[in-house]
Order: sequence, then C-alpha cells, then structure tokens
Amino acid sequence: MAAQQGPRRGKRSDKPTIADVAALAGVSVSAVSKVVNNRPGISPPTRQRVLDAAEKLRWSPSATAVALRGARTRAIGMVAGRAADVLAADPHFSVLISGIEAELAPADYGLLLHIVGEEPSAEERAYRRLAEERRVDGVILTESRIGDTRFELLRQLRLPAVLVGTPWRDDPVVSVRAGGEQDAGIREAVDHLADLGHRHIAYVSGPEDRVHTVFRRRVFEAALEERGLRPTRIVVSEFTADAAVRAVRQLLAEPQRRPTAVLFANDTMAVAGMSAARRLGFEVPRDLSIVGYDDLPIGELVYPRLTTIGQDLVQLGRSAATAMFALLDGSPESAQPPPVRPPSLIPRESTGPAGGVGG
Amino acid sequence: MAAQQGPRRGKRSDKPTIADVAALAGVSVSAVSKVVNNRPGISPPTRQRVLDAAEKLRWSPSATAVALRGARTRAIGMVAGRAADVLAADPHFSVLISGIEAELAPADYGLLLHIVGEEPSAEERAYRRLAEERRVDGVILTESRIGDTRFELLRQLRLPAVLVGTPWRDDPVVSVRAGGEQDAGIREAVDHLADLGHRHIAYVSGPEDRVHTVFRRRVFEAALEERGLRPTRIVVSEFTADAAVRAVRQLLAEPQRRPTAVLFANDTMAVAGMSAARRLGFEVPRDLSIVGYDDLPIGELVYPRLTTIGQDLVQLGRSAATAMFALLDGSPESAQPPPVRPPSLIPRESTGPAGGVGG
DNA sequence: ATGAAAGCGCTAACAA
DNA sequence: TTGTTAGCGCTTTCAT
Repeated sequence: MAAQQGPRRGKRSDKPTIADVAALAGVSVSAVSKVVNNRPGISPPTRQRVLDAAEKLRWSPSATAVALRGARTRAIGMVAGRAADVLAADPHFSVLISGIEAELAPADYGLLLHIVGEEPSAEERAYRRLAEERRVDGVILTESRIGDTRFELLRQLRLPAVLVGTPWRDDPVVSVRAGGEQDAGIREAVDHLADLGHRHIAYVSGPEDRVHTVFRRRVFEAALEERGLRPTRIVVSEFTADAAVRAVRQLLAEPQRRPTAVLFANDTMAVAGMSAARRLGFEVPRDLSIVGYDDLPIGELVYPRLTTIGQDLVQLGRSAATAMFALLDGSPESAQPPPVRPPSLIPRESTGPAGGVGG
Repeated sequence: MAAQQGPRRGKRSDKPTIADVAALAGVSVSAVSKVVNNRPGISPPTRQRVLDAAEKLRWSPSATAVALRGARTRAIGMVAGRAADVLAADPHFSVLISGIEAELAPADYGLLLHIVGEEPSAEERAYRRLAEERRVDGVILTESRIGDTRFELLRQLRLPAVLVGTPWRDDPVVSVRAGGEQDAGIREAVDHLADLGHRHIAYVSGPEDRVHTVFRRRVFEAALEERGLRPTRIVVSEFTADAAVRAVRQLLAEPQRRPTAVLFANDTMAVAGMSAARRLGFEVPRDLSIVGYDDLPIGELVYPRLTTIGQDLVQLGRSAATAMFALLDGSPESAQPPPVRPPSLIPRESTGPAGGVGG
C-alpha cells in the first residue's frame, strides 16, 4: 500500500529496486540486503515479509550493483584464442563448455565468452579488458602452451585463473587434469594395436607449441619403445582436418614403409584421416587402423565407429568450474580439485588386426 | 601529482579509477568522463593529457560502474535450452556463436552464455535473471518454437531480442533469416535427386514443435509434388543421432517400399543416418543417396563427403549481432537486417544416380 | 571549457 | 533486531 507519490523518475513500472522491496515490506533496505544475503540479525517474521515482497515485485538484486559494490560479478570468463571457424569445426571446446556450464548454472554464474583471433595480442587484450573492466570473477583457460605468457599476465591482472590441462613447467596455476596415469590412454591404445599385431604404428601429432601435444607424442614414443617397436613416422602438422588429410597421404604414399595403424592427436583429425585413407582406397580397419583422441560425439557417428582415447571433457569442465569457485572462496588449498578419471581407450570399429593389403 | 595522503583504503596498487586518472591529468573526473565518451566541451590539450594519463595508468572504465550508471552492459545473452550433451553433439550452436562473436568482439561486447536443461521453466528462469539482474543488454534466440512463449516473456521483461530463424506466426520480433527463397535449398535438393532418377525420396524430419522443422517438411512435400512425386515416407523423430539411426532402419526395413534417397533435417542426423545405412549393408550413394542440412564442418570430414543444404550460419550469427546493435541504438526500423544468402544445395559425394540394389 | 555534486542499486559499518 | 549512511566508479546536469 501507500505507494510513494510518484514512483521514481518518469516511467512507472521500471525495474524494482531494493528500496521498493523495503518499502513494500515496511523495513529498511539493509534489512532486505541482509535477508537476500542470508546475513544474521533478522527475525523470522521480518525475513518472511521481505521474501514475500521480493517475490511479489519479482525483484532480485541487480548484478551490476552488486558487482560494483565490490562483491562477485557472478561471471566467469573464457577467451578462445582461435579463429572462429576452427573453433566451430572442433567441438572440443563445446564439450568443455558444457561441463563448465553444468556447474556454473546452478550457482547462477554465467560464462562470458570471447572468441578472438589467433594473434596473441588480441588474446591479451581480451584478458586485460576482462580484468580492467571487472567483468568476470575469474577465467578458465585451456591448452597451455609452451612458454605460455597468459598466466603471468593474469597474475599481474590479479585475475583468478584455472587451467584445464597440464600447465607448462611449474606454472603456479590451479589446474584440473586427469588423475593418476595421464598417459594411460595412449599406452592402452598402443598395447591394443600391438596386441592386434601392428608393428608399424604412426602418430599424427598437432602443433608442438602445446604442452599436451608434446606430452602425448612422448608417451606414444615411450610406449612403443617399451613394446620393442620403433615409432614409425611422426608427422607434425596443424590441428586441422586438412592437415590430417595431408599427413595420411604422406604416410600411405610409400608402400614399403607404410604404417598399419595411425594414432591421431584428436578425433576431428582422426575422422578426416580415416576418410582420406578410404578415399585412397584403404579399408578401415582392414588395411589401416585408426585411433583418435578425446571421444567427441562425432566418433560414434561415423562409419566405422572411431576407436579413440576418451577423456572425460565434461567432467574436466565441471572440475574446472568447481576449482574456480574454491579459488574465489579464498581457499586455494582446496582449489586443486580431485583428479578426473584418467584417459582410457575406447575400442570401437576403426581398429582391427594388422595384415591387410598394407601389411 | 601530489598523490593524496594514502592512496585510498588499504592496499595500494589497487585497480586505478577515473579519479586516479583525473588526478594524474590534473583535471576533474567529469573531464575524464567526457573524454572517454567523446563528449564535446573538452579542449584538445586537456583531452590529450587525459588520454595520456589513462594510458599510463592502464585505466579503462569499469564495466560494472558504467552498467550501473544506466548505460550499456556491453554483453549479449544467449540461453540454450537443451541438454548440455546434445548441444555438444550438434555444432550448429557453435557455428552460430562464432558468427555472433565475430561481430561482438570488435565492438567489445561479450557473449554471456547460459546452458540450461530442457525444461522450459529453467529456460524462463534464465531469461528472467538475465533481465532482472541487468546482466545483458539483450538476448539472441534461436529455433523458434510453435507457440513460442519466449518472446512474450522477453517483451514483458523489456529485454531486446533478436531471433535467428523464422518467427512463429507474426511474433513481433526482430529476426534474421535467409533472404529471398528460403525454400531454395530444399527445392534444389529435390530437383537434384529427381534429376538423378530418384523417385522414392524420404525425409527424416525433426521434432515438429519447431517452426523451421515444419516449414522444411512442407517445402519438401511441395517440391516433391511439383515434380509429380509423392512424398515417400515422412519419419518424424528427435534431433539426435540415435533417432536418425532408428529412422534409417525403419526406412530400409521393407524392401518393396524402400526409398533410394533420404533427406535429413540436419547434418548430424544425416551423418548418423549414413553410417546406419552402411552398417546395414547399403553403399552410399550407390544404394542410397543422403542429403543433410546446415553444411556443418563435419560434412566434409566424412567419407563419402556429405551432400547438404548449406545455410550461412556464421553470417546468420553476424547479422543477428548487427541487428541487436541497431536495436540497442534505438533504431528498430533499421534493425531488421539485410537478408542472408538463401540456403542452397552443396552437392558432394553422398548423392548419386538412383538404381542401386535398393531400386 | 571546466568542475562540483547528485545519484545508479547495493552492501556493510555503525548507531539506535 | 533494526535503521542510517557512506561509499563502490561512473555519467550527467548544472554552475562557474
């Protein structure tokens, strides 16, 4: 009742504010504030009246006002330093984001996405703005690079950061990654192939400026050597389908040193590689076995279904978000999250016994 | 100079504020504000001093403060009402987002993403919070539904909205869509198949609560009839790979009324359907021709490459962002953006002459 | 051309 | 237990 004379400037029916709620509930604004923030010192009846008033007015605290006041922004940032089309082609990001969102949404946090080009300067600018403009409480990063400068930048900017993946050297950053045997997946894949009789196994790696790229290649080499096999061909290229196609052409060109199995650095490349092989007249898995990495949905869509090394990207995303929350709560000790299930081989249809025409 | 006694509360080296810049430049805060907002009434020398000071302090206006003051949030919202994993499997969204970001980024706008579950209530809640908390200046929607309630909600919330796609009935909403012949793609596809001798063409549609789903099916039927063919089988299902597989099984089950070509409502289903057919022993395109819709990157990755109906999703995203800007600038007349190139057939390898074993 | 001051909606000291 | 009030960093009249 007793709506004050004219309801604030000009337009009526403007968004309600904390003052409106306070007025309707017949209490002070600080009482309302205490209620919505679960602060002590409010009697149950008062509390209820405030809640009712807020409900009736469909009011919830203005995120910007809260943020300005110094509290949380309730938003986490993510900067993708890749060309937009590359990103669209590789669902890796989407899956990760799904996981992150799964944690953010219930906490009523939003994900502020910035897709900037490949140039590092654009990336840096994006982080700077995120920090300077105080748009987010923290950022989640992926794909740490060798000699990564982002963490240093973020520390300067005092922007809490969580990395999905393995940090470079001892970059003092909170990171979430697969637990225990991070190399388990690749080892299993190599064992799987070796057990199937493959002796010529190739690995198509991605650009070696990434920490995980190098790590995976090394694990591959080590695993092969342990089985007494020599790493047959390592083709380093880019993370694109085209690169995968070129790599396969090259691998299959010379009959005498042709591999009977190929491991790819990710599923997109593996699928592209598989198609390329078939276009060249090789049957999969009869003439060539193919293994991917990531276990993206696409692997189950294609024919034959892609054998791949699965890492739980969704869970990785969730953990990253959880870690971020811990970090923001000022408990960096507990921020290092429990490890995620290690990557493991998911045998499907694209691998089979060695001994086709390519043998 | 003459930094005031202690530089504000506690910690020094806190983020600089407009006051710091003003002090360093030896002017008032309002002068600084005018400069950064390109307001008139500032002499060139003063202007320069302010710019220099801001530069030196690495200051840029706090987004939250600006937003609170009533100006722009510089963020656009997007709510995905789908299960996170579905979303990850269908890159449709990612591609669209690429396009949107391509426009937002240069304007220094961010994209605030919310992935909520399938339940409509969660979706509504997300929009409400976006509006009530004033987190974004507007939202971009996709996939208008028949009887869509979102636009009414958004109007209530006074949240500017732009739809990518065809609105339901005359939902008074700004929308971006393909120009001219929106049915061009499907007609071309039907012509293409008919010219190849196909007489039994099936269409695997998605859930018919979507506006575009129904539209596409109708165009398909009309196009077939114009060629004197009867729409052979319409299987309505969900937008998932599994559904596509089931549909294909069903279509290929009865030899006497088996189609020789199938059009799918999207590329993901088409790829899944193609695999299913091949698993059942049908060669593509020898025994069965397949056509997708969207022209997602996956279509070029698989073997055989997918013939599909391409719509420029990236451009659609860009246009949506552009339209949003116009809307926010208060020029709704100019908000309706120029139409995007109409969808058109992209013939690749998954279609061929009718007359395989299935004929 | 420039500056002082009043808020935007909220939280947290501090009073009562 | 409750209310008063001073800002958070910025924009914008309104004076000067």
